[in-house]
Amino acid sequence: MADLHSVREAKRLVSFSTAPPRQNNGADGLTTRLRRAILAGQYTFKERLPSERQLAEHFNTSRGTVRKVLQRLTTMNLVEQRAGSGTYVRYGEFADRIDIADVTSPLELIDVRSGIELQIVRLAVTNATVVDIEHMTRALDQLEQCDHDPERFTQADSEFHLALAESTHNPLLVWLYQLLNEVRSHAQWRAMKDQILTPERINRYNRQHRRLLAVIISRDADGAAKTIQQHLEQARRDLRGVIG
Amino acid sequence: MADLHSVREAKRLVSFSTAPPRQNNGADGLTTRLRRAILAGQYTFKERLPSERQLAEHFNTSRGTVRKVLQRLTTMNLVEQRAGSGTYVRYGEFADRIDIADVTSPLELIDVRSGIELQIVRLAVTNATVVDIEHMTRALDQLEQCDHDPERFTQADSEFHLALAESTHNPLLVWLYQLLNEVRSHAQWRAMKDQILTPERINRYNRQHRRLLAVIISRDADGAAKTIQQHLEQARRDLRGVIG
DNA sequence: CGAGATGGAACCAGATTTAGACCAATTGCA
DNA sequence: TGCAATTGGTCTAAATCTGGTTCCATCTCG
Repeated sequence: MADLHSVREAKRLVSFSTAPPRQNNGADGLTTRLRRAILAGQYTFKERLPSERQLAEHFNTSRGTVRKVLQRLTTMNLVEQRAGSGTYVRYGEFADRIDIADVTSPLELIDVRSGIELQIVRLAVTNATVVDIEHMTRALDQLEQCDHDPERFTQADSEFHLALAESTHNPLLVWLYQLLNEVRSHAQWRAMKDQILTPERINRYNRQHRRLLAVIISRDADGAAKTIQQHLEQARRDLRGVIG
Repeated sequence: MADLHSVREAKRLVSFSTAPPRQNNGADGLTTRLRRAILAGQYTFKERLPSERQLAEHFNTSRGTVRKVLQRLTTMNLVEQRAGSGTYVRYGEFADRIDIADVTSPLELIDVRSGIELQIVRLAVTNATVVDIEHMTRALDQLEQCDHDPERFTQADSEFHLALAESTHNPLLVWLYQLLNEVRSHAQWRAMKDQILTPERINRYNRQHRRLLAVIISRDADGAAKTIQQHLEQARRDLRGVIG
């Protein structure tokens, strides 16, 4: 608490001292501004933004600079340029994490998880440290203690899988997995959860989890891959059974 | 991690500020002020701060003093100066949770791509329609026409892989791939691109692309998986060659 | 007084921006 | 259909801006 206080204090001191000027022009600044505008949805999907010459005049800069900025946005896949036609926003089809959940079916999610999690266990086998394994073990212990409550099981399950992802020591992979988790926990799926997670299925999942941890500890790459594939295949079957 | 750092830093700053009154105009005082501003996140990671002449005018001091201050900040690794370009903030890479690109190494990205793209080609083999294949073929044709310009190659390459992702008809997978693309095209990597993408390597990549498309057309799942793995393994080797 | 810090100016080399011109593709209108 | 305007694509030369460096006068303080 004292630390929090200090931080706030320090920030207050800074804001009191004469604020150094901030720079917003130039290609860098303009890139940031346009990027933010697009990401914020100020220009919607497939909308044509003003011509390069108009943008140049509006931002009080030259067309060359605008072109440089648009090229960067193009390589970021945020924007698409068509000669003789214009510059079109390419981002925002699934602008929001929430939106993507709406257009994604549970089966499609499993398809994606298959790819990600297979890679996760592969890397976990080679990269997991003793501390990581302790971490996973603890999560798994907790997971096995809630074999009757779907809500808690879901929570503990994502906890375990997150520990698994973290054991790869690849921040990007962890980040992606968290994104997927957000999609997974979207409202659309809540209802389905109770149908799928019968005590019997929870027990089977837990057996698979325990086996997965074992093969990771024994550094058995092929076994780990096989186990996670079986696990997801099981989930896929269960899902199909519920959907019909 | 950023928080720990900031807290400790802030504590130190605060305890300093309660020390005997110090001057705010000299190089020492200015160093402290700018340092605080950067540590407090008033300038974000990789942001360009005002030119030495502007800073001098704003702080009502001389350029020489500003230069001395910036040199200190440089040796503190808070700031980086590029002749002819500007002074850029080097601190705070962990401050922005969104910019995962800043904490991800190219090799880690390849690890993640391996998982995603392997799944992409698997699904592409089973789900790609004739229209999708036409789409990919067109992208590949364009890709092979820019075997000398790294900038254009990168652009066309992500175009091809995007067409590949879209052929899975899995919106979540496409969305994830676009996220990865954004990371890939982040500023940090632009410099590396020119080193890696020699004409020879571009040609080799294109041969692999062509082969990948062929096995997808022939619906050869195992061949497709093998091809994309080789492709990414090649990229990994090339990257290692440049880094190490 | 003297040493060190500061201010101010000039110049350099390289990076970036600017301001054009012209081309090719696309679009809209007559 | 065909013309004309508009758009992005490309290129170039000049201007501007940036940090890197040097020199010297001035100021501060022991």
